[in-house]
Amino acid sequence: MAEDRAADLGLAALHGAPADWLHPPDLDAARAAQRAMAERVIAQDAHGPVARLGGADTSAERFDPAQRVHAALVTLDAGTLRPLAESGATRVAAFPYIPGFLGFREVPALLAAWARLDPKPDLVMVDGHGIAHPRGLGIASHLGVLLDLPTIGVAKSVLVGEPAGMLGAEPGARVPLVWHGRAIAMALRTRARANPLYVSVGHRVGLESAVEWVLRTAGRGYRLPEPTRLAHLAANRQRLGAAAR
DNA sequence: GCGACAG
DNA sequence: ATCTTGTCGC
Repeated sequence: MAEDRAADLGLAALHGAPADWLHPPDLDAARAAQRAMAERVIAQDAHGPVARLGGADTSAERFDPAQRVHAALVTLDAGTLRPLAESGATRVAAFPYIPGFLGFREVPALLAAWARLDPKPDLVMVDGHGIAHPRGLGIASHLGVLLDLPTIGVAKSVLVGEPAGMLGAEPGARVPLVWHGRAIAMALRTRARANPLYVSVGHRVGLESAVEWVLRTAGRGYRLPEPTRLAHLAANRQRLGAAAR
C-alpha cells in the first residue's frame, strides 16, 4: 500500500541510501550495490551500551502467488532476555530468493517492521550471514549498513567458506569458518547434538563480541539464541496473521 | 561445463 | 523458507 512504500522511502532517504541499495534493477546492479555497502561495514565493536537486544527474521508461504515476505523484529531486555516489544510487516518480494542476494528480498520488509518497533534495540541479531558472504554483504550487514545499526549475523548453514577443523561436541565449542584464507565467521555449537550456528560480523560488532552475544543468549536449551528464536516465532505469526486478512 | 548455493 | 505428527533418543 502507499503507507508501506512511504515507510521504505522514508528510511532509505534518512541515510542517503542510493535506490540500488534497496531495489537494484538487476543482478549486476545488485552486486555493485553490495560491494559499495560492504565498504561501509565496520567489523569491530563500535557502539554504545546495550540495554536492549533485537532479533530479526522473515517467513514466507510455500506457494504464495502474491510472493509475500513476512518480517518480524523483536526487542528484548538484554539482561533478562524478556521480550519488550515486537513488530511485523508484510511486503511483496521485489526479488526472488537467490543465494547471495537474500538482502534484496527480505530487507525491505524488515525496514518496514523496524519503523514500527518501539522501543528499539541497541544491537540486532539477524537470521542469516553478515560478512560471511561472497561480496562481504550478507543480510545482517545489509540491514546494519542501511540503518547504521549494530548487527550480528546468525546463520544456520554455510554460504561460503569451510570450518578450519573439527568442531567440539560440547556447547560453546567453536572453530573459524575460513574462506580464501580469511576467518569470515565462527562455527559455534550452541547445543549438544545439534548442528552449529555460523556467527559473523554484521556491522559495528567485532567477531569475538558477536560470538559472546550469541553464547550469552543461547543458553536456554535451544539451538538458536533468544533474539533470533523469538523473531522466528514472531515472523510465523505475522505470516499466519496476514493469511487471515 | 559441472556442482554449490544464507532464507 | 515451506510441505507435516508422532516418535525415537539423549
